[in-house]
Amino acid sequence: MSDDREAAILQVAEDMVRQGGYNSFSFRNIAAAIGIKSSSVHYHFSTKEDLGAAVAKHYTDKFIDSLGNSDELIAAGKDPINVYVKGFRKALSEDKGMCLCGMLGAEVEVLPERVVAETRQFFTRNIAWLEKAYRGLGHTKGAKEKAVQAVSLLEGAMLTSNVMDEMRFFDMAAKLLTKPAH
Amino acid sequence: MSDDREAAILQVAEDMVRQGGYNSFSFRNIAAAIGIKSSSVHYHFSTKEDLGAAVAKHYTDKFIDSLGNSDELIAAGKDPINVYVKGFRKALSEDKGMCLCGMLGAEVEVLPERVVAETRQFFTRNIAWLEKAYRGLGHTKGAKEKAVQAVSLLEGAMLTSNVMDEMRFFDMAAKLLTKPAH
DNA sequence: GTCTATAATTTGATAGAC
DNA sequence: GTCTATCAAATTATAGAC
Repeated sequence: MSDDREAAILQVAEDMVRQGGYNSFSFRNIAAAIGIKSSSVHYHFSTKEDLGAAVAKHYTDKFIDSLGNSDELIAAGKDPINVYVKGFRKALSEDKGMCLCGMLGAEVEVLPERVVAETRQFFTRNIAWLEKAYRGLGHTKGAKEKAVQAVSLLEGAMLTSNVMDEMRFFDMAAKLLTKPAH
Repeated sequence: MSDDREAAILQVAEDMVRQGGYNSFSFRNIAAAIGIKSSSVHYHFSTKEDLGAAVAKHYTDKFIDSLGNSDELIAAGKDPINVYVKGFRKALSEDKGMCLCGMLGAEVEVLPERVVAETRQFFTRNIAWLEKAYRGLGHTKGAKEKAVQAVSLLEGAMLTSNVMDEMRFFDMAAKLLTKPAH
């Protein structure tokens, strides 16, 4: 039952962080949500830093995996940038709340060391995925710059949409990526 | 000494929220930072919700004021969009930390009612300023959409730059606004 | 693996003296 | 306006029984 428990803990913690940030989840609240006691949560993740870092890593792995391989996407006739935008949109609409690492990224100055490291990994790996995708599309020139623009725009689009509580703000913002000004 | 004190409290609270969010400032920490006791802070702002809302409103007023009038900027031969980008860049470089309302915006789901309302006002007023600026520049067509794109991109650029702890990420992202793809 | 019990700290807020 | 003193609640974390 250990693996299931840890998965449940990670899931509940993710939801809580995405709604209110690192200080918004507690061992007691997580325990209550899955029907155990806080000391049992400590058995699986000994400190809050451990749990926070695990949540961030799990979220990043899951998100990057869901994108797939950009070369294969291109070979299949799909635009990887559209796939990437849909990945963010799905995170905003299906699950509720911010991007987990967008949330943690804002709070970076008060987070424990290893949580910061994992949060940074999300951005590093996303930029790498996008850079490869842009190169695959023939944008050999400013691929890194385009990648930083894309992840920044979509994180900001989630933020604006989260504040205003209307998905259409996300869609309005995302158009800058799919239909650039001319 | 009342007005000075309230200004000092607002300033310290702003710094703390911008580093770690709403749960990252406390009456005791603010009091200690300016050399008084927490009960004295309660004298000026009776509840945390009061103080949080006041901080958000003060920040928004200050930021919008600093932009000036977009029509006058255009008349003076200045590009209001560049002025807007510089406003965000200054907030990131001079003061350290995130945009206050970008931070609060991420946490909106766990914030008290009136803090949410003030945070939303920041976005509403920023989008209105940008929309007017784009119209003034002759973009009568999708001015609202362009406004949402601009504020989203720059909030996201601050976020990415904050996580990676390097200003150049902000500059890379901001180029999407000033030098759009073609 | 999960529990009870508890320690040590921090939190928002209030009462009342000066 | 600021202070001391205090409260009730919540927090991370640990010890030890089962």
